Amino acid sequence: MGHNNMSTRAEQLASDIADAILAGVFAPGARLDEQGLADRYGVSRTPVREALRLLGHTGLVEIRPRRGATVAEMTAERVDEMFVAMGEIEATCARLCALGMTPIDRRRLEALHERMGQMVKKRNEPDYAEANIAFHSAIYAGTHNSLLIEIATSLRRRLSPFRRAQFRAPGRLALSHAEHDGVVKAILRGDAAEAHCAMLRHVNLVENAYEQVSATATRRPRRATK
Amino acid sequence: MGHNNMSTRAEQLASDIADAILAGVFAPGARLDEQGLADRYGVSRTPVREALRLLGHTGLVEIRPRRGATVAEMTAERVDEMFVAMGEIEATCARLCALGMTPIDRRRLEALHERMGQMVKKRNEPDYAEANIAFHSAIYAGTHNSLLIEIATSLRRRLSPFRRAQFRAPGRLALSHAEHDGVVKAILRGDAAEAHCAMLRHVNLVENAYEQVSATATRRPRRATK
DNA sequence: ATCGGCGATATTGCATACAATTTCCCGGGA
DNA sequence: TCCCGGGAAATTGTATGCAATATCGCCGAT
Repeated sequence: MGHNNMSTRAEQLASDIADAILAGVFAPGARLDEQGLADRYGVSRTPVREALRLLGHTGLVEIRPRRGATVAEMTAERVDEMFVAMGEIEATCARLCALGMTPIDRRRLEALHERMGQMVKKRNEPDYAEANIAFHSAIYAGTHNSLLIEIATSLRRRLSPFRRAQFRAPGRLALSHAEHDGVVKAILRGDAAEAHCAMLRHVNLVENAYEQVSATATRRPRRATK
Repeated sequence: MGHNNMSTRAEQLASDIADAILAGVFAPGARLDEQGLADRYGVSRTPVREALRLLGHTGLVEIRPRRGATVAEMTAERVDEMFVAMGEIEATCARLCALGMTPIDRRRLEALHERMGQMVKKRNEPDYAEANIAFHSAIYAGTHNSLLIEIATSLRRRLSPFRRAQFRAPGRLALSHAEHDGVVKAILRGDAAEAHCAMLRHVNLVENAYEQVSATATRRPRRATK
């Protein structure tokens, strides 16, 4: 998943263990005992401990003092909550973009949006998926608020396992771009309220299109957020 | 600062070191070497390391791999960013309260707000300050979103050192309550947009009333957010 | 005099050993 | 049968020792 430095063994381990969890090697709720992981990865307990703490902060594992670490159980309710929070954060970012994006920011966002339009015409799903990440990152960056950028980026990573197959359905590509269009237009014209609203609609639709990976309970429809 | 369990030495240390930093024992930018802290607090390097990682996640110290830990330098810009983020998060919480608070939640919020009105009449600043925390916590809880609750609570803790002397000025108590009134009324009537807006105004005023503790550069006025 | 390489020193990262706490199992009693 | 207490085993928390890397100062060259 390599966006990390991997400079220390603990970080490598954290990444490896995270991959293993997402790959289903360690089931949700499973106990992660330090010695076992140390043996498995051929290191001592010390870096394993650090890795587990790191993962504890990302929410992937739950750590209770003196009672060990377990793979965090992602209930449907919990995933719901994360999507709601993500939506609100992204909407907030869009709002701040409308209020404070520099002219350069705006031109870049517009150019990216334009390019994504071409991809839609060519039905180029892989490139669009990649550009989509860049698009949302640009919205985060447009806030010029490193804390919000950090929160949004981290949340996005945490939710990535639940975002499979977004653009596979036939009309999804064009629909996504149309929603983006509403967001971009509102931002460019400095309409904070509409930017917020448009982004919220966008991410809620994304959410409704997701399918859960873990075999937990089926989801019920959520209330509309106005 | 005791909201922690203090069950392990690392947690105690994290709390102690945090207090020391906030008390100015360790100046911003100062190096925090593990052995030195271990000697100082009479423990070994291991729990010190864990404590430093914990503090790294709260933002109080900066950790660079193989290059040690230093007390995070809180520039005026950084504090600004944190207040902006806090404002947006709280406004979002208020919005979600307006949309999804249960009748019980609403009654409790109203009752608390009412009690705070009494405190204003009696000029009871200490109780009001305490109730104010409960008020904002109630807004977080009203989202019924544990992730947002966690984010908001953690941010509030991080900002607490920069929130000294909020209610000392003569009119502040009544003013705060009046702003709360706008928020509460909007929430109770289910007006999401107005709840968002009112809360944003409220926290922005709080921000403008803060005085920075660390002796960094003087602040400039920030742009209006609408 | 300044800059750049090189070696000593200090500090972090990792491994191992020990202590403290929890967990689990088993036996006894109601 | 179920509940409860006690003790052994397992696991986490802490201390210490060793290895790897960064930092700092010295010396020589330009």
